[in-house]
Amino acid sequence: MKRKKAYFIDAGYVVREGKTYVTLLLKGRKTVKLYYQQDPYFLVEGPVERADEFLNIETQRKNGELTSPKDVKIVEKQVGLEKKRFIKVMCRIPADVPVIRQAIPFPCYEYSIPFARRFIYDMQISPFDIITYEREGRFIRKILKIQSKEAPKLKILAFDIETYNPVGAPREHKDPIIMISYAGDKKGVISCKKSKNRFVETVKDEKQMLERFVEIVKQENPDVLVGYNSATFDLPYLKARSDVLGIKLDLGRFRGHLREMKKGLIKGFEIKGRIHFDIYPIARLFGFIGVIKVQKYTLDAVAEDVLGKKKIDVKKEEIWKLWDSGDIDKLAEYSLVDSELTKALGERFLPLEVEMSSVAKMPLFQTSLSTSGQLVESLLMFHACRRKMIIPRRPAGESVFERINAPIQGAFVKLPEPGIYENMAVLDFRGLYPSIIVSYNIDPGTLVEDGEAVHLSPTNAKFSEKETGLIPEVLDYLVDMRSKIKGELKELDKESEEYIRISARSQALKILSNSFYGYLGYARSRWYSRPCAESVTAWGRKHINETIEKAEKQGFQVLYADTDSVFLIYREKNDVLKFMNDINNELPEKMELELEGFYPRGVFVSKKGEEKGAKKKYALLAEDGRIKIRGFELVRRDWSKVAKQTQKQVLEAILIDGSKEKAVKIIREMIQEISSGKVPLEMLAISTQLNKNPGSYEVKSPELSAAKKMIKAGMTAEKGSMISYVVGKKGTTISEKAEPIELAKDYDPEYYISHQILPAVMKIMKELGYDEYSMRHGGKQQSLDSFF
DNA sequence: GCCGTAGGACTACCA
DNA sequence: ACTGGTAGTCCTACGGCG
Repeated sequence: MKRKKAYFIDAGYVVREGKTYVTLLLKGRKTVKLYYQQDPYFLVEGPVERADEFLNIETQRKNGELTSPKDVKIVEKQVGLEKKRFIKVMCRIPADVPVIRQAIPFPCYEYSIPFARRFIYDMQISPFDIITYEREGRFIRKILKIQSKEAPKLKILAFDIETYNPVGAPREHKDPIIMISYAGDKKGVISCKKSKNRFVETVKDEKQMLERFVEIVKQENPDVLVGYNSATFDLPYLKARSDVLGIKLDLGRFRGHLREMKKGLIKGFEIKGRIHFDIYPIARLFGFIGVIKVQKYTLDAVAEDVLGKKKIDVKKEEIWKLWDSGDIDKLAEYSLVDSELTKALGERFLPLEVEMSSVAKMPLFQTSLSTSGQLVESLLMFHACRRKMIIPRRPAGESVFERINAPIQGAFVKLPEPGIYENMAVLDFRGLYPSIIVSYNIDPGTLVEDGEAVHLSPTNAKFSEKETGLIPEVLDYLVDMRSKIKGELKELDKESEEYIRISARSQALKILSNSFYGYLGYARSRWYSRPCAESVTAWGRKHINETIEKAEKQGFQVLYADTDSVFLIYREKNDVLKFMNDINNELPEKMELELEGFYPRGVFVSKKGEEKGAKKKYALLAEDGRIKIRGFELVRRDWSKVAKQTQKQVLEAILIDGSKEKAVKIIREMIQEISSGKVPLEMLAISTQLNKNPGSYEVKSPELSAAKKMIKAGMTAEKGSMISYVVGKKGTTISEKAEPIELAKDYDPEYYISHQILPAVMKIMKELGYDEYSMRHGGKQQSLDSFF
């Protein structure tokens, strides 16, 4: 028997002659697919001594065939703090698990774990580990050794298709694909029209174009096929056209097949033997967790934000015109740039996804379609398996509903006193919630009714100290690993591959660690625990409030606090450092208060129409001259550029120049400019996302009305669309006046002055003693002592 | 029927 | 389809007034 070594890339399974085999995609000198026989199973909490009787159970598969358990075993598993014996029911094929389980009148566990992932958890392998195995033909007889090493270099090929559709959206059965571009080691465009561009390869017809594309994929033989929105557009379209033209779209390795699938709410398109990597859902997740910040999730917007590069400007409606004109040079270039941008985004996001996959123990393709909650869940399942703990079941529908309807109390936010301040220090708790979970051993399994040596939470929940809980243990490991890695990072050249990989790992660890608290309080979580989640936030509130009290006792003025941060006014920087030290000496070992920064100047504003300060809204001038802005309209995408730009300039005038006169001048000039009617419409557009389909709204709104106008004009506006509209002159209500930017002809100056510019700047100018009238009409400053 | 406003729907932000 | 806390806009329903 041959002994071999290779990177473990992906797992799937096949059923052959009634037996189940895990398929392993392995990357060594060559990339191979090998088989490993393993039976699916689930666990039963029932009469262990009569386990053999389970073998007599006979039940029907979906197709009517009869089946029964293949074998039963007795296994010991931990439940909470005790050990219990379970019956392990071995099945013949994965599809038997749900049917046999339903025939068993006892509580069952671990019956809804995808088989390939079950293999990863049982073998304790991470994606991209190196395994040593004994091979006999196409079969793995034994897996001998598992080593974690850096992930292998994965080869990428990006692609993009263009379709011919003179009306509306392309129709698969009718509208042909006119171009396919790709970018890997080689790049190019395949088309059936001629172009002067060297990179365009001309073929006879659409059928040849598809065949040529398949050929190129085979030649390049990428590990990862990258597209943008390719799971819901390019690949299904390619598949449909192939069917129409009667050819096989053989994009996979080893006669791999294609399959549309769904993971949660996210659609995927599986290419067996390769990893299909759709940038779109990944960009959505990264937007959600704050890795990137974009206005909308188009290739153009994401590429600009992430790479600082834009697409070639060709509108979707123009594609068929360019094609018909016969001169396809520009179109080919456009298509190629799309593939190149997609490739660059793939290269940018792949390292992070690879690390997330390896940390969370979830194959890369599935990782790319996962939410952070699913990744945390996978990681916990892996370690529960290692610790021989029973994996909790997913909650039933009713309990999900109950959980959603009983939210837990969250963080504390201190009300700021509006004003302009100098010499501020911001301190924050590093990884507050993770450090609380670790310090107090918060876990559903360590929760006890009473007993000695317990951590008593402010909500009176008790957590045993006897054994480290699953969640605190895993979290501590992640946090520890991250701090080690951060040390290594300092030694490395920022341009090196090593640095990119390790910083991706650090980021993956951070994302995962920060998701644990949310996961504890997530209604669909397997490890949901109300007392645990409540205790985390309660301890958080306790720590931040105690910090505020102690700061005040030491004579600091505490301006503001939110969740894990405090804003102080100081006289000497040393006082702050000393205070921080004092606090840290009293904190549990894993918790730490850090200096976020010193800020020479900062501004807090009041809530609209009230004297009270506004929370989550402030601007700080850092020592290096940069301005840190939170919550203001200028960081929101649903305000017009004019308003945001004016507000930004006003804040800069006040914080950097310390000149309110300059601020006044900026505002007056902008009001003038708007009144003149000369402001370009794109400066006035307000962008809002539709989170529902246009038909399902209860109330009218400007964005909805604009969306309806778009639909009427033949454009698409649906759930998820970003609607950009300008408030025009025609109509009475704002909704009536709202025109989609694509159709807008004019704008209403009065609206922009009193609904955009003034609300955005008045909350700041009010702190300087100006009122709205004086801003509009050039009156004098009102009372109040001058600040500067 | 008009006016002003409280409250709800909705979005996007902070941590 | 990870959590809760928060500001703010626009619309709508409602009550007071005449």
